[in-house]
Amino acid sequence: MTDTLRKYTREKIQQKDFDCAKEYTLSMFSGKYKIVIIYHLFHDGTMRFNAIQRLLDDATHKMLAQQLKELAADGLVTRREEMTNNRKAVYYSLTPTGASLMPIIEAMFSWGTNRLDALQLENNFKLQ
Amino acid sequence: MTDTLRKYTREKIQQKDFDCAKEYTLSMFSGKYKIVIIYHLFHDGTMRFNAIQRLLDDATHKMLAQQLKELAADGLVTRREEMTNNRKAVYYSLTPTGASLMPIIEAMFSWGTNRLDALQLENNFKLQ
DNA sequence: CGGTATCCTCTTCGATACTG
DNA sequence: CAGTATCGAAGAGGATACCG
Repeated sequence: MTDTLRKYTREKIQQKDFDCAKEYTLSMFSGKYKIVIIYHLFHDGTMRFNAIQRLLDDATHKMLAQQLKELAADGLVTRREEMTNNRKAVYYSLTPTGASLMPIIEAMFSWGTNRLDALQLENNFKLQ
Repeated sequence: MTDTLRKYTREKIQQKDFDCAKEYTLSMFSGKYKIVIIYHLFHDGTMRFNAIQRLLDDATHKMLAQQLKELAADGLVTRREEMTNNRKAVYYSLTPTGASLMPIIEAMFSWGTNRLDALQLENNFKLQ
C-alpha cells in the first residue's frame, strides 16, 4: 500500500482535507529504500545516483530512480544536474525538510534496536 | 511493500541479522490502518473488534482482522476472548510495547502537521 | 460476533532494453 | 551516467460466503 498511501494523502490534501498528518508523514518515508536513502544523505552528504545505488546493492536501477523522483517531488531531496565534458552527473542532497525527518528515523532506529534486544533476551530465557 | 517489508525483516532477524532496526520499526506500523489502530487503542483503551471497525469506517472486515492478527503477533496488541451466553466478544488492547511506539507516532503527527502548514503558506504566497 | 477461505482485480516491482 | 518504457510475475486488498 506504500504508494497507494502516498496517492491517498496527496489527494486528501488537495481536497483541503488535512486530517491525515501522521499518514502523510508515513507516506514520506515508507517507499522502498527511502529511509536508507535519507539516512545516508544525512550522514554522508551529497551523493551521485550511482554512489547511492552502490550503497543499496540490492536496489534496482528503476526502483531507485523512482524513489528519488518521489523524494524530490515531496521536497525532501534536491536534484542537481551537471555536465562535464559530455558526461552527465546528477547529485542528490537532503533538503532541510528532509533532514527534519531524521529525529523520527533515529527514534525508529533506537526503538527497533531496543525491541530486538528485548526479543533476544526472551528467546534466551526460553532456550534455557 | 508493506507486508513484504514485514516478512523481509522477520526473515533477516531469524537469520540473526539484526542490521535492520529502522526497517523493523517501520514494519511494525506500516500496515493498513495500523497507526490509527494503535492511536485509538492508546487514547480510548480496550476495544472490541466491532468498535474498532466502526472507528475505521472504510476498513473491510478482512483487512482489519488481518492487521489485528499481525499486531498481536508482533506483541503490540493483546487479544482477549470472552464468552457471554453463547456470544463471543473479543477485546483488543495495547501492550506496553505497543504503547512505547506512541512517541514516534506523535512525532509523525506533529511533523506532518507542521509540514502541511508550511506547504499551505507556500501556496498562499504563490496565489498572491 | 469475530475469523478465515476463495476469487478476482489492481498495483508493485524486477528484468530487460532503449534513449540522451 | 541517469532516466524511462515495456512486460511479466508476485503481492495487496476488496467482495462475498461460510464456520465457530
